Amino acid sequence: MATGSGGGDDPFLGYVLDEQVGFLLRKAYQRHMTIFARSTIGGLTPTQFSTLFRLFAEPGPISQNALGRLVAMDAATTKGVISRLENQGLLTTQKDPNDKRRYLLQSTEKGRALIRDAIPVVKGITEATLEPLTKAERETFLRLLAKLC
Amino acid sequence: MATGSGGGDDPFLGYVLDEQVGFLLRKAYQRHMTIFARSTIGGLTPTQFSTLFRLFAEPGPISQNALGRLVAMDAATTKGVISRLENQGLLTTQKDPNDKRRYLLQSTEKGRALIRDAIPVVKGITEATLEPLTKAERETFLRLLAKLC
DNA sequence: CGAGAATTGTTTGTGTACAAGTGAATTTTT
DNA sequence: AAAAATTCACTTGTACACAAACAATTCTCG
Repeated sequence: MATGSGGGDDPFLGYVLDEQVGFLLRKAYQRHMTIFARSTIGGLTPTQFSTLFRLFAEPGPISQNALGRLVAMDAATTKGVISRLENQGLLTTQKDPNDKRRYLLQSTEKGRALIRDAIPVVKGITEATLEPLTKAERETFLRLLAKLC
Repeated sequence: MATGSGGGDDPFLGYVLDEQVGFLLRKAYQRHMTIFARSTIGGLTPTQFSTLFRLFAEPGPISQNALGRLVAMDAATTKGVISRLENQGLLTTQKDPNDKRRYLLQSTEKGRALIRDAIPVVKGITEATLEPLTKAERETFLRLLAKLC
């Protein structure tokens, strides 16, 4: 006698795509990016905002690759992100006199002003992303999520 | 009396990048992709695997866009993923006689064999991704994560 | 000091991901 | 049945993300 829609053994071997971490992480991040894109912070993407914020938070100048690592980007990705931020006049690059391989990055006043204005907006984005969870659930979720990084 | 490293008001207005959902989701998914890439399932990416698995799980033929929606991809992304799977001989496309706009997709025996072989591997990938969490934490995390999709 | 190792920034190529627009075909509405 | 709206597949352009390779520079260690 056939079982359910297939018959015999479970052809999917108990694998349910919609319950897999990877699939859910991808969908959750997609949803977050959609929320982010709706809010337009001077047209910045999540990655661009994170990068500019990290630079903003740095006490002094920092090299390109070093900044990229602080935002979890590889060197190739960093190159593109920095170029786009520089083209928008949000940061400046200058040769490091002490290490001729390096470019030192610094946020411009325009960049810093954008970050300051953006803080309340990105707080709202975080709130909107976590909206389906209760306050207690949010704490739990963020604590566990941080363990998976 | 100065507070912390700066003095006076908090210049970051209480915004800590490493505690934001978006930033953590991005990093967690990056980590998952790294684990996935290490395991090589016939060279498939997470998205390609999800797409082929969904097609595998479909009872009959399905159109390209419809399959894409089941995997949370837009039409443009779907086009590229399907092309690559087709080039590898993992699925076939044929014109729908009843709707001349549509291409009907079907997994090939090669595609189905790949999925069957891959199931234990992707189960290991899920396990490795969730490894930092206890069994109870995993259930909680997946339940909350699903709410954010 | 000098050879090998490591780091910095860059480029190229591949693979998602989305926006915006196209033309063909189908469905819905009137 | 004709008009309007929708759907399907596709294309172009932009933006991450990683692998792999490269030259220039700096560091390390014998």
